[in-house]
Amino acid sequence: MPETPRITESEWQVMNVVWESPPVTAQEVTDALVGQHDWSARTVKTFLARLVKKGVLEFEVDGKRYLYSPLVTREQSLAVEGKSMLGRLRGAPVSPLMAWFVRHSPMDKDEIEQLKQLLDKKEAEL
Amino acid sequence: MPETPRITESEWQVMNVVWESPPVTAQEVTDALVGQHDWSARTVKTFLARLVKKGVLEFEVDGKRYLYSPLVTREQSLAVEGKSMLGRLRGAPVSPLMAWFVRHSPMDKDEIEQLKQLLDKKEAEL
DNA sequence: AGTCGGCGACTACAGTTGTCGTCGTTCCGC
DNA sequence: GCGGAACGACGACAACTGTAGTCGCCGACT
Repeated sequence: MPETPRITESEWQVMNVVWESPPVTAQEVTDALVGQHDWSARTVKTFLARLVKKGVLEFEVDGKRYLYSPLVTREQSLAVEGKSMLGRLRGAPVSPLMAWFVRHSPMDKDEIEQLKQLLDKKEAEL
Repeated sequence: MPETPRITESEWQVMNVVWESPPVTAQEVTDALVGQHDWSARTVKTFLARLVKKGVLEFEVDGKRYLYSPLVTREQSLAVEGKSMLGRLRGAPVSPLMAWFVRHSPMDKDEIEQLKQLLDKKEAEL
């Protein structure tokens, strides 16, 4: 089980773009992010390089540019964040956090239904 | 809205102890944590000092010792973490993360029921 | 009264993160 | 073939984190 590396908040921004439509060039990532964040193109490059070093991105050479692709899925990275959360809570109940999410993040009907089903299933297993 | 400071994973461990039964002495925190984590007592002291500096802990002097109390609630800190998560996801759906929590963290019947109710309420608001 | 054990203050130091700048190279257009 | 624009490599640097050592002080024990 190769442990998936931790990625930082800024790095997530980059990964989000890559996950959306791999493979992508640095240019595309930069275009997508500069504007939302107040970053220079250099900053984005740095993140890309770090992500490659961390082993969550790979690239293939295309002429003078690189085409970046993810080596981990968003789900894997989500799981890493989830574990980190559980580590913080250290046994305290997770439900207050989930309640916060329910209240503060947008969800559509399908998502809600699926979560309810999952909860039902978990309840049944108790 | 005084912004609640960000606290790190290690600092959470300390805060967990403080939240549990304030006010606490450094000694108590240390006793609770050394053993779980492979930390020296000095390390715990450092975290306590940093948390005071960050403004999430305060202390009153009791003889030669300090009695530490929280200045922010666990809920406030949870909200900070929640926001950070939403920042990472940048618009992507939160439900996969919540699904991960449902699957990987222990919850009792009451928690499950409450979450389902919250979800119902949210669904009704759509 | 002298000492010692514990306490907080201060210091340290390497690794990570956020944010870029510079440099040499390389492809594209002329 | 040549000049310039664009690209990645490498370097930089301050702030934050993880992890801990040392110092001076003060109260308890002898």
